Amino acid sequence: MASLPKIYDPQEIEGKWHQFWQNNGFFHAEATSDKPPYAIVIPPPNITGSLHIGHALDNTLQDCLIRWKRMQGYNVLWMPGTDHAGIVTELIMERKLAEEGTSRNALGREKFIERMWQWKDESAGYIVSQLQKLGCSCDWERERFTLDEGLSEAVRTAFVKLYNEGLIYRDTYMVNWCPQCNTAVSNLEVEPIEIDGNFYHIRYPVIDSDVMLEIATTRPETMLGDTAVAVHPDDERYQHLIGKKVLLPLSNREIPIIADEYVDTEFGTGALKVTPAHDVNDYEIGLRHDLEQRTIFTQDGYINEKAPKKYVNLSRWDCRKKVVEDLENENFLVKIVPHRHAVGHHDRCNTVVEPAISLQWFMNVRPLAERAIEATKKGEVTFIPERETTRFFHWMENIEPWPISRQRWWGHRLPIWYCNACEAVTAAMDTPQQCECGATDFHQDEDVLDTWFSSGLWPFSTMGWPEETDELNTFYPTSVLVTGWDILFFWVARMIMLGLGCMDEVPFRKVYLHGLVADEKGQKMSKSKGNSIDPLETIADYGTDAFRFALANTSTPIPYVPLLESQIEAGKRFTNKIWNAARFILMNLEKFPVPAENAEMTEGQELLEIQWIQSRLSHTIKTATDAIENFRFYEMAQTLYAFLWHEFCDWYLEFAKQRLSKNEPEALWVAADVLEQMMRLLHPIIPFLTEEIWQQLPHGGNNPTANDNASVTVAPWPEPIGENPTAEATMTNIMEVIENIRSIRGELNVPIGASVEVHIQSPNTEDRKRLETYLEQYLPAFTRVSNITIAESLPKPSASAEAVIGDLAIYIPLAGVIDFEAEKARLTKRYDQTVKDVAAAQKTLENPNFIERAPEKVVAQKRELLERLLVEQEKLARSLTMLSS
RNA sequence: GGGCGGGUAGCUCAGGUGGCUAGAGCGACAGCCUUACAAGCUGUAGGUCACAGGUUCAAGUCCUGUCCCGCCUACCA
Repeated sequence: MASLPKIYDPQEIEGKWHQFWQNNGFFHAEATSDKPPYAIVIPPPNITGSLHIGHALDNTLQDCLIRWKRMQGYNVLWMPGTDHAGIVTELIMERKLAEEGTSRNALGREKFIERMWQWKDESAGYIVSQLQKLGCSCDWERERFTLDEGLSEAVRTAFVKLYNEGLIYRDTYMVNWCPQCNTAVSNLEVEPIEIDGNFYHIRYPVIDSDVMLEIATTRPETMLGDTAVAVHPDDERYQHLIGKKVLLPLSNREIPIIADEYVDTEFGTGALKVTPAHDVNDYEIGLRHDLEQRTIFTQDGYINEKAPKKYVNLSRWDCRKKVVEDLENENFLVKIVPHRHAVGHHDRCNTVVEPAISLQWFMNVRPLAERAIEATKKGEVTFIPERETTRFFHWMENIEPWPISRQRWWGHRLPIWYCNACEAVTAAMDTPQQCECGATDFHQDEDVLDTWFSSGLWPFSTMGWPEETDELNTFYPTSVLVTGWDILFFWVARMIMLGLGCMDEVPFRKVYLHGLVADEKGQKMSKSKGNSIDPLETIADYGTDAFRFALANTSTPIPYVPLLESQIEAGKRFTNKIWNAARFILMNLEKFPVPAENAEMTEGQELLEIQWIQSRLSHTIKTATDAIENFRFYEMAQTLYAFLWHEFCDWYLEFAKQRLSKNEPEALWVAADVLEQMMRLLHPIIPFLTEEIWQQLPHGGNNPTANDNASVTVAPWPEPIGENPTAEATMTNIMEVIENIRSIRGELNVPIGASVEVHIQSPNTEDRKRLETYLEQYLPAFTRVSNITIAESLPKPSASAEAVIGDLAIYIPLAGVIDFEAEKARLTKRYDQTVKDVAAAQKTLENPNFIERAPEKVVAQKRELLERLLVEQEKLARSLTMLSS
């Protein structure tokens, strides 16, 4: 220990502790226990490579809660795992395959899945090691994966159950289709992006008339699939045309003019081309009027043979160009008007999605959504921040059927079998033996489930459901879910619904939705934007602890939390500060070891600085605990930071030094005790360094149980022992005096080496007594003084600087050193400020209503303030007059 | 179109139920290698709390309106 380096090197320290914790089983949760349970399931990271900044924040906050509760004596479970993540992971693999010169289709389903599992093994291992590097105290023995055997059984069980309850069904309906991924996707996976497009005004000639009906569209190519033109039934402009037909340009098909209330007479030309196969609204209109659904696109977004020959095999975009060109040539195009509008893109591959009619599996989520709303209203789940509840309700109240089948390979195959003989549909855990028709041959549905289906079961599938396990009994519903607000609908809402559907109970009691990490401009950090901070690089540069501190310290409850490099630096400086405070204490403890018995320590309890620091610590414990209890991580971090740095280091350790110079070790021993408690308080945020220091500090003292604990990880969470307002008030006075003396020295440039005399005039006997007792003890620790005089009344020495604190005056004779102009300026500034403050206080007190209606306490405080200010004002005025003469 | 969040020091942000003279970190300026820490210490400067009204004895905090910024949501072709 003798040679602790001056600069804290996180790389030296952080590496060794994870293994130590792991070997001692501190993170392991008991399936049955007398302790109260506390459980969090990790939002399983996608196996798509490395951890990003969002994971770092999310998991840091979870680890803070978990470590805190563990120290509080709970039976803590943090369930870890990863998510197969369906399409995203497939896309990554497809990119790899392309680099290798092959493709998904070339490999075939079986080989492709094999490659995916290889990838999973690498990626999941890498992610776990990164989480461990971040200090995450998950119960790693329980690690799960959404596609592993147990979870797959849970998925099949849930599916079959919901199918049997009639909530899962197959239907032909209009869905969002991704021509790139060749699959249906849900509304949530479609991201509307504003683009600059055009309004194409096109003339449709009305048959048996010389009238041209003008329509406007943003997607002219879809006119190849038009099967009607619609106008509003009350639109006088078009009344006479309803029931007639138009000749569809380019296709030369006759299509009817129909009347439908959906049409907005104000918008465009008031006439709407109807393409039931390629637009959601047109689809609805088509159903109402029994129109043909003319699909003109292939699944990958090319024109099929339902369109006129010349367009077949063109891409969507080429077709649009060609159609516009032809319309212009044939004089059907009226005009092109620029028009900005939102176009849906697949959030995974960024391709423009195509509304398409398709046979898919759906889940009717409405009944479960209603239960979820009810449960939330009853307080079975609460959202933090509260505003998220509104968003949740709004989504739930307007929820639509969830298309759950994906025409992909990587995922849970639907547990649906079709009879080869009669096509009867069976939902079952395994291949059925025999169909009702007597046949015994079946084929399983080719599709896989939306990846969110399996993650929706995560809180109970990871605990062994559908078996009735001890884990479920002990930990379900879990205590809290921590995740970003951006996946409230994708994931949180579905977990609540599926939890109610499968377990008859919500999956968690609280949902803490934190902000998304952003850069200094408030832009969300993302790899694609290139504004992202890489957690691993950051950890390498600053250390995990510093990084975690910065994350906790910036995590305010706003939607986008900016994380600045400078804040991570601040974190690093803080860890260094802690390191050095510990160094100081440990070095001195070698000279003055803490006595085995506490008896000798009681003697020191009389010391004001000890009473003060213990009171402040007590206050800090209370504030920090309250903060984390309410998910105010930033407040917890800031409270601990401010106390440790600005009270403990800046003041208390200076007091302790002073005592040590007189061979009085009590204050040091208390410093060691305070630091030990601080290590416990900081441990949830700063796990590694606090363990390192805690191991070296004596932790028997006032914490008798700690001797049995081998780690701060399982040391008890500190309890406040009570505050001492008298000691705090006295100390505040002393500090004020010291600060004023420092201020004079600083502003008048008195060299640090120069000793000064301090004359203090104080009319109050009590104050004088206190100052006499403490000032001589403390002052030398903070500034160089040659002599301190304290008296009821004192003449102001000529050529002296002055400070005023209420009725107390401090004079520092500076003959030969003082710059009278500078002193005058200094006092004038203070005087001006005091005059302002006096005026404000007077104004309030002169209002009779204030005296009458404000609480007595507030009035008394104001009076006291004014009194003090008036005294200060008078003193300053007198001194200024003297200076001027 | 609806809804939500934000506008406080040069920058990034705190300021639960209205009440101490509006705070922190970073940055700026000045001075210090004071025997834990120069990744440090000390001091200083810097804010009509977006704007306009209102409620109140009292408003950064509550209400109304306005202006910006951001986000979520919606089928306007």
